[in-house]
Amino acid sequence: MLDIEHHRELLRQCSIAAALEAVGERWSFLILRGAFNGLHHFEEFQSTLGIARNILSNRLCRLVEHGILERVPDATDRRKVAYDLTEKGLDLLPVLLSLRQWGERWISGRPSNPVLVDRVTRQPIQPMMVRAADGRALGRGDLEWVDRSDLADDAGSISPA
Amino acid sequence: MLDIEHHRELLRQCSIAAALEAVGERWSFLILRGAFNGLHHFEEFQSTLGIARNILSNRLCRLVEHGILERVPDATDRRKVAYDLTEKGLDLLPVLLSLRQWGERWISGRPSNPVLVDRVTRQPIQPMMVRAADGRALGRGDLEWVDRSDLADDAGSISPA
DNA sequence: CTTGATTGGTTTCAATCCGCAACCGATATC
DNA sequence: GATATCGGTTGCGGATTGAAACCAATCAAG
Repeated sequence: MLDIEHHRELLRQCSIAAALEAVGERWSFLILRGAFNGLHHFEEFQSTLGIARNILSNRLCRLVEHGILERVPDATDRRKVAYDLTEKGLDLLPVLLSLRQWGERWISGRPSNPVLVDRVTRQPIQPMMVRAADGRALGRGDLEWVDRSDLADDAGSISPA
Repeated sequence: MLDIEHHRELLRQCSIAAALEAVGERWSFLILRGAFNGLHHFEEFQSTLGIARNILSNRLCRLVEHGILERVPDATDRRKVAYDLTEKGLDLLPVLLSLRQWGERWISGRPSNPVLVDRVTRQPIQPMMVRAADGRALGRGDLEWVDRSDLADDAGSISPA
């Protein structure tokens, strides 16, 4: 019992584990996908995703607790509740897009719908990719894991926020 | 804006669900994170992640079935089996990095270790971000979902892929 | 005001999944 | 030959999930 909690505490030190603690459950990503595509209400999520109502209820609560969704009662119809993405939730977009593009490339084999476009040019966005500080796209052979303490902190290098 | 009736159909075509079918289970991402950080053997995954042996066995099998990991018997020691990332698995790096960066920013609040650097400059990589076709970084207000059929195929559109 | 529909849940119960510990077969090492 | 290592499997109890029924509050119609 204590071991489980203790272990979860240790895992929290890894950012991926910490992130998964918030959004790693079975339906969470799909709920977020729905939210990014304009769903707001319980019934919308339930009918479009086909998720069991109790699970949906539980997941929405958890996403709200984690500050990823915000529960907004409707002022004009007090039966209705809107679930809106917060800043924290909206910032998951790169995760969702990376996952989606991977699925397109390696599983479904075709582009998904709808498409995310640059509002100005109406052109689809680029595939998500790893880039060097100067903006060059980096392939697999260009990358290396190093310990933080071994970082070559050149003059003027400031760690990102 | 897209209407709700449309969403129902569109959400089914999204490949996020397909991707989650392969990597959406509880430990899959953490196993992959281990693999990206140089783990190869059953015992390594088990001891560093603290995952139950039967679950680890099951997840490794599933990742192999999905072509994300490859099971490679060791030629010099026939007890050992290496689990190596395939091309398909390696291509999940943007997903892992996006998730990690989100966790750093919104949960753990501090940079993780180790750090992925450009092998040449030894500088850490950029945060993953959404970019326009011409390379501009796009913020939230610059983006819009559109139906594939409504894509602005500029004049001179040559049979799109 | 009464009736019925809508919204957002909760309850109940069976099936599944997970974590833990113990065990096991095939090797390698001493 | 004895022992350790590696990569699993098995059995068990508790947690999680899914399907369906039920429910309270609110709104809309008559």
